[in-house]
This record gives sequence, structure tokens and C-alpha cells, in this order.
Amino acid sequence: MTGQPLPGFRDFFPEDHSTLRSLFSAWREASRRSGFVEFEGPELEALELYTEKSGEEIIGQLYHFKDKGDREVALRPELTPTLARMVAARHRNYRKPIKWFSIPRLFRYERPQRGRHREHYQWNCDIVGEKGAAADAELIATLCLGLSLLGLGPKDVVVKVSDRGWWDLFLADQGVKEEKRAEVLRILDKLEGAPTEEWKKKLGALAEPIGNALDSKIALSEGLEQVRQAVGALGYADWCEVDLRIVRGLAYYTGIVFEVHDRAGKLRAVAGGGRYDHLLKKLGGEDLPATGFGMGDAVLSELLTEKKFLRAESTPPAIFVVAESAERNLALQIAGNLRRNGEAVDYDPGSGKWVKQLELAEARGARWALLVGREAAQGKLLVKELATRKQGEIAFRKSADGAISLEPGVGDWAKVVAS
RNA sequence: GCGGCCGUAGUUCAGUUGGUAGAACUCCAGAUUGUGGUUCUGGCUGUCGCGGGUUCGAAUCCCGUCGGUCGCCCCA
Repeated sequence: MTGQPLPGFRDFFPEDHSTLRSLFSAWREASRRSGFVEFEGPELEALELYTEKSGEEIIGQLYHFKDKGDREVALRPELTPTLARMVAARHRNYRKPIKWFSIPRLFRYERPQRGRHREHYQWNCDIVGEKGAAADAELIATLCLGLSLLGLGPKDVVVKVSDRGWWDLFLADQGVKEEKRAEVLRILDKLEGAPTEEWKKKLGALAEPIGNALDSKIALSEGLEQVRQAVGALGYADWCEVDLRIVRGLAYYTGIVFEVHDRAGKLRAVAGGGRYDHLLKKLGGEDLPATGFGMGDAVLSELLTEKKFLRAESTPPAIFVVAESAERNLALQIAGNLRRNGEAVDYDPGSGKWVKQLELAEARGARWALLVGREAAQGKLLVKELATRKQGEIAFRKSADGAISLEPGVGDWAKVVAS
């Protein structure tokens, strides 16, 4: 069997693509309403843009190769390095805070599995140049708005918020050296539930103090408190929970971090993000505080499918022109005119019979069929509403310049058909 | 990188203890060349994922490989 996509890559047939578009619409709308502006960068970047940040070991997970100019290049696995590059190049042209969003297609060379392919689309929102936790709250609110536009609510998902800064202080207090803290957090990221023997094995003496810290609800850091207030005021208090165990795998996060999970806890994280205040400088740019999140299409689609919230964004033609073969030329003229006037118009380009043309009109999902037949000799056309099977008569007139006007116009066809 | 399950027409699948392939739907063409969601008729397509092995003979058994899927590792 030929014609399969490469492993981990997906074909989007029109019906699949329309559901993808409905995700994009929600993402764009939430971004727009929240004051983010869209940007885009190259899909292909220099390999070193990624190894600089994460070291050589990331190469194994990258889709990389040598181009014809002998450059080591990689398909972008994430957008942040590109964002950092672009911000570094022109951030003086933009008043802070910078609020940018993008919907990049990202790539990873990894084993495909549920909710995870070698390619996916990811909604990214970032705020650069604002170090206060209010910026983190703003991102969380934008994220929630996006999810709500897709029909999801606090009953379906939960935003788990944590604070890496708090962990830094806590671990320092426990005498954990700076270079060992990331490792402890990584272990923590894997553990679930209450302290167990497994905790002790992996965390040693830290198991008990960490367990106690997780239990106490009063341990809210200043940052978490600010986020709680701002997110509450923005209207998303019931979407969020403090969960200190969320620490995110990546080493570069510095402050507030968060993840979105389905309430049932069956799927991978739907979205994740947090503050990365030193990353831009590390990538060779300006020392600007930054925070952001990413939400992939794969897990989100699974969740929406499960909830039956997935909607297709279909765009059928409004009008399908059906023509008798003798009137074909006139039909084309009418179609062209309607299109220039802003209508979505389709017709059967083959030499289809009357019946076939009507069938195609139906299959295309058009609302109206405009029948161009023998009545045309008297300056008349028939308009048919396909769903109701009702039809009426309208008139057309050709002017000297070739323009064709219909009487009544498309907006009033419903009346013609009803009478 | 490791393990479980799977791989048959465009699609969803059936194929009985191994005897060289079927259904439904879709699509295309028709049912006295102007009215479509029903009905009827006819038609198209498969190297049964690929390669090798066992056998007189394999879609069916064995091995390998590629791909899919689920999980582990890892992470966005």
C-alpha cells in the first residue's frame, strides 16, 4: 500500500482539517480577546539553536539533518528558542510587556504513541518583559478562555499551578545544594499520591519534609497568592488548583509553573507552561523576564473527542449553480458575477446531467441551488432551497458591461421560496 | 531503545481445522436528455504490508522486516 505518510506524521483530509481549524479558531480568538498578537518563525532552524539550551543529548529527539549547504539544521521541536531569537533581534521596537502568540507546527523524532506524534500543532502564548506573577495569571486566564471557547470547563479540566521558586527556597532550607535541586524536582515530577516506601527509596531523608509540605495548604508562596488573586478576578478561580508537585520536566523554569490536565486524569497534560526568566539571556539575547505556555492539538483533540465537543468548521458553498447544457455559458457568467459579489458559488464542471448536478449540489452541502434552464429565455431563473425542497422564481438582467443582476438578490431568496 | 496487540478492495471489515479472496458502504455509469436524501441494474479497484521459510498448496503456520496501535523509557 502506497501513499502513507511518514511514521508519526498525519494526513488531514478535509473533514479532519475542518476540526483542526476549529481548534485554531478558538486559539486565535482567545489570543485576540486577551491582547496577544500573532507571529511566526521558520520551521527549520540551525541545530545549535536547540543544543545551546539543552545540551547535546537533545539531538536524539530532534528531527535534524544536513542541508545542501552543509549546515546542520533541525525542524523546530519548540517555539521558544525562535521566539527568543526574534525578541532579541527587535525587542527595543516593542513596548513591554510583549504579548505574542503563535500556532507553530513542531517536530520531534520520537516513537509515536497515543496523543503524541512526530509532528503537532501547538498554541503558544508568551509574555516577555514583565516579571510579576500577574503575567503568569494572565496566561492562565488566556488558556482557560481558549479551553472554554472549545466547550471545556472546570468540570472537564483543571489547571494545576505550582511555584519552582518556592521549591528552590524550600530545598535550600533542607540543605539541598543548588545543583542537586533539579534532580529532586524531576523525581518529584514522577511520584504520585501520598508519601510511600517508594518515596523514601528515591528521596531518602527528604521524603518526610516534602510530604508534609505538600499536605500543608498554608504554604502558599507570594507568587502563588498573586496568581490566585488575579486569576480569580479574571474569572477562573474554579479552574485552578495549587499542586506543588507540578514542577515541569524542563530545567529552565524559574517561577510559577502550571499544567492543564483532564479532570479524570486519564490523558497526558493538555497544556503546560511557566516562567523562564533567564532563558532569553542564556540563548544569547537580552536579559528579559518571560513566561509562556504551549497547548498541543493532539491531547486536546483526544479530550474533545471523548467529551464529544469536537466540531467541524465546514464551509460549504452557499449557492450551487445547476445548468441545462444549452445555458451553460450563461450559468458560468452568473456564477462568476455572484462570486465577484462575495457569494460562495460552486457548480458541476463536468457535463453532468440535471439530476447529477442536483445530487452534487446536495453532496456539497449548498443551501441554494440556482437552476439555469429554459426559463432563462424569459429572463427567469429558479431558486431552490435544497434542505426544504422548496423553490421559487427570480429574474435576472444583463447590463451592457456584462454584469448580471439578480432580482431579488441572494439575501431575499428565502422570501421567494417561502411564498 | 524495550514489550503486548494488529496490518485483507477507496473505507469498515468477513474469510471457518492451510486448498491461489468476499460483504457492506463509497465511487463511476445507467433506469424514454428539467428537479436531488428512497429503490433497482451494471461497473471499477486488491501482487491478502513487504521479504524469506514450512507445504503438493498459505491471507491462514514459522522467521525477519516495515508500518499502525497501546504501554514503558523520555519529554513538548
